[in-house]
Amino acid sequence: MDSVTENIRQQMRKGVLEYCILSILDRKEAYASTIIEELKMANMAVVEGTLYPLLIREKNQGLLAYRWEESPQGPPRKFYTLTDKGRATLMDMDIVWREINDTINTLKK
Amino acid sequence: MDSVTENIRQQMRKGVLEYCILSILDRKEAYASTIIEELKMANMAVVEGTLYPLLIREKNQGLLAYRWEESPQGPPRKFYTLTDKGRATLMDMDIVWREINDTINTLKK
DNA sequence: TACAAATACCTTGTATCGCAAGGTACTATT
DNA sequence: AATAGTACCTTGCGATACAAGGTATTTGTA
Repeated sequence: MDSVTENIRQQMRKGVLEYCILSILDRKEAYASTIIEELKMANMAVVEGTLYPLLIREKNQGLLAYRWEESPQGPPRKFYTLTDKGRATLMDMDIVWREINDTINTLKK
Repeated sequence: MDSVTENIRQQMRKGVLEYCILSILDRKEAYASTIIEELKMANMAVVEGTLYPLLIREKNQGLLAYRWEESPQGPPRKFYTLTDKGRATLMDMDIVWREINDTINTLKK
């Protein structure tokens, strides 16, 4: 794929990244490395410089909470979980996602 | 929906806007007002300040071409069409869109 | 005691993009 | 010639992914 398509791909991925992260944390508590690993397996690789500011942002919005946990090796880990508000927002995102899919289907029919 | 969700909605919509526009122009030649009208009907309203730079960008990338046409009332209209490259890019976008849907489904299963 | 390696969290600077707001220009009507 | 309607375009701003680089903790080894 050429650079134009790469750009589009990046724009599209950008839009759903927060949705992906809330979806991951809806299933289980996780710290940054785990989230990066899950995203990579789902074909949505991100780097640390993307993820950390995003987690901090979502925490500041009240969507996430975290607790520290000792690591068996190295510095402690910051485990994130969804708050009630985070779960409510995730349900809103499900709706938004369905709406956008409807929009695409309308325009392509 | 609260402001957090509104923000997410905007980010998600942002990612698919170019895809929507190429999809519209794949079906028929159109000028700005028509495109805005089609997007509004598909629940993806945008304003002029968003659309014009985007059309210019896509034209500069070689995805779109245009021709002038006299209006029955007022200044002439700029009718856009997809180029061959635009059609090829649209097919790439179809693939990217399907991949992103797969990603979401993977993370939510 | 040092030093290196591994792990983990965070920050800075850059480029892109939607949008609000405002501007320019053409045509028809009064 | 003045106004209204239509159409195209630009400027400034805020949000955000990413590349690159920084800080801090722990463990192993000389």
